[in-house]
Amino acid sequence: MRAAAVRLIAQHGCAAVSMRQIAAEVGVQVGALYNYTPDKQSLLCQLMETHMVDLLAHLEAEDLKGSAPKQLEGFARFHMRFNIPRKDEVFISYMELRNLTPENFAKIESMRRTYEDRLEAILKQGEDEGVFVIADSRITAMALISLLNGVINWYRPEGRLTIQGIEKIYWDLVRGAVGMRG
Amino acid sequence: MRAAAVRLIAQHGCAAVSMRQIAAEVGVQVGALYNYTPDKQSLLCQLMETHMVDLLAHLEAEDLKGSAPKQLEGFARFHMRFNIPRKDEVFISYMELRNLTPENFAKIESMRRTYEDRLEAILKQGEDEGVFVIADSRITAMALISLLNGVINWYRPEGRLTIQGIEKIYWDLVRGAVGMRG
DNA sequence: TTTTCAAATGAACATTTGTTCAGTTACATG
DNA sequence: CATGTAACTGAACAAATGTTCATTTGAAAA
Repeated sequence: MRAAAVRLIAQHGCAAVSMRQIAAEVGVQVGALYNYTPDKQSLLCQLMETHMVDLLAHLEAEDLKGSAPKQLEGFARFHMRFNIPRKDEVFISYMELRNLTPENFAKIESMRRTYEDRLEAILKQGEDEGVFVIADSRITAMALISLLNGVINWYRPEGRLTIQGIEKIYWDLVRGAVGMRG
Repeated sequence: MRAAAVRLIAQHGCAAVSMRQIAAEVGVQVGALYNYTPDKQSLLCQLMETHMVDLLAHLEAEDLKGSAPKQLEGFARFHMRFNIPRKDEVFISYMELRNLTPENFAKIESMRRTYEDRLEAILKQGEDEGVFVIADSRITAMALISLLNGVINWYRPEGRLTIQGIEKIYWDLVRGAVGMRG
């Protein structure tokens, strides 16, 4: 059911998908869904929460350490590897924030903030090491995440590029953006 | 009415905003809206079309020419200057594509494609001139647009940065990303 | 003043929405 | 086989949706 909801919501948007459509996709009647979620809002929030918790857990598992460039490369490659196969979830996590209640929004937003902070910390370390040239670490962190997330707008599994190939291209872009090429 | 629709749709999403809410925002009854749009779908499409036509017209008016780096800087700065004050429209143009009918979608998508192509042409010229280091001009073009668009996720008019300041930061990021710093 | 006409009303319409729940099903446990 | 229980059904609900239209409004044109 979770999977069906993710697919439909990513495709049409949360407000545009009815509980009946989700039920139909699962092959079940509407009422049955309410054995698994108290309401639609909770379902949406849980999808986003699961994704964000998953993201943070996997990032931590990467256990990035060492020089800032090495960590940045690890971060960028992790981001691509993790998010590309989860493009539906990523899309939802960015697009449906506005449909959350204030409390749910705060919960999700703080996790996103944690993720951004991790990247910003790497950028600051790189500044201290004198290997990055960055005007504003906070804005650069958000900009880099936008850059990396761009992939979900065009990536198709059957496309001409492999995930490794894409990872490489984007890592080069990131490397340049922080002034690490010259 | 157009303005009210843009604000509401950007905030809540097209499917989540009813014609009655738009009417209320304008200070009018629902029926009155239908003197200005045949239906909701056309209204949405027209908002997006207006924005894209506007974007392409202003880009052309920039009349970018000269060296690739100069053109790229012009493009990046134009993109920021044009889009930041139109963040609602930009948001809609990216998020509500999926709510368009296939014909409307094709119309909007082809304009977006034109815009991307313009950037890609600059990138290719830079490759020919030997001033850019780019792995894949198509992907780089889309990645750069994602990077630049990232600003609408956090920009607030009352924030600490001026548009000129932001323009500069993002131009530096773009410059680095295409290998132009060293 | 009278006429004209575009624009706004307000009520109505058929659907669809999220959600509930009494009853049925199916299956594992005793 | 009987019993218990978790899951699913199918119908119902009030509310909200997009859209239509006969009627009213208000101001410009005659």
